[in-house]
Amino acid sequence: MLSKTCEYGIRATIFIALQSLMGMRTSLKYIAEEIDSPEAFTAKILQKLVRVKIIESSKGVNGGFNMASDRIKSTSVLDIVYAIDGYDICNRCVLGLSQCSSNNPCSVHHKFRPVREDLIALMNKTTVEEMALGIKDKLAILR
Amino acid sequence: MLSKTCEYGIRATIFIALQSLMGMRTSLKYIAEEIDSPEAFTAKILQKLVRVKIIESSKGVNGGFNMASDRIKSTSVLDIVYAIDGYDICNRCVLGLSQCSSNNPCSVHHKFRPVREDLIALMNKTTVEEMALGIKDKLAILR
DNA sequence: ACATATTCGGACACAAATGTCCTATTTTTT
DNA sequence: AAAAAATAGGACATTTGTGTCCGAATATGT
Repeated sequence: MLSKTCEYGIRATIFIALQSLMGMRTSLKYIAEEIDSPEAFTAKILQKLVRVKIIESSKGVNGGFNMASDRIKSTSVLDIVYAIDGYDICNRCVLGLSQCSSNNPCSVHHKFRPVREDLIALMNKTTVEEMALGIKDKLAILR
Repeated sequence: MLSKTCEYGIRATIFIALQSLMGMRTSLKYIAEEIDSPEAFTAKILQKLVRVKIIESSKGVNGGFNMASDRIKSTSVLDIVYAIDGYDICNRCVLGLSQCSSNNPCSVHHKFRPVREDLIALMNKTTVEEMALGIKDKLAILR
């Protein structure tokens, strides 16, 4: 459903949020270990999330990544997906027809629209906070 | 949502079904033109669909592809997707967690299950016949 | 000031998906 | 029998997604 890049991005964000909730800043190295992702690749993904200000970074000794508490509350899965994969995911025709749209729908357009919309809505209302709190007890589950 | 390979496969199948409903067998060349897909690549995809007997092929002069009417009625989008991309699509965790399952769900597992199941159900009950009849008037829409 | 620890960012490397080419095989027509 | 028209299938090529490496920039502690 989502690209690996997105999956890493979401998992990393959840982990950073968890650490931030405990008042801690987290290094890339630690993040990659905990979410079981390739370190350098994860770095690229986190850069993107920093640019759109979903997370914050600081360089140097004791640097790392953290997430402001208002961002933890307000950021949705969809925000992360958009930041990483772009906005196109949702607009693609099921049959890959270039002409297909609401005006000029393919033969299954209307049937698939509700499912698609449900998915978008779900991603839009699922926040980082919710995901983080959902696993607060058992930290080691992000891998 | 679906791979390009699947999209080509579905569109080709719909076109073959349309032709078969009119009692005609269709050549690869014509199919690729009509659905706007790369010819040689489409050939590979059709081979897969022939192997699982969704469509039939015959070689030689006046050869080509056709679809039996019972297949047109009984084949679903899901059948085509399974034949081309395999059975794994549906079982992957949204967060890409290797451990995630019904027994040991991730923090969003239960939230996303209904949407996922709706999508599978929808693909399962959408038949080739339905898709073909949906565009019977305006043939040139499969591109 | 210097050494160290960290992110940033460009260039490169590998893998998987997508696409192409060429020959073999089969069937029909002449 | 030979030529032509079509699919079958292996090998190769290109593009995109995923992943690595290394030096630059920046912040902290000594």
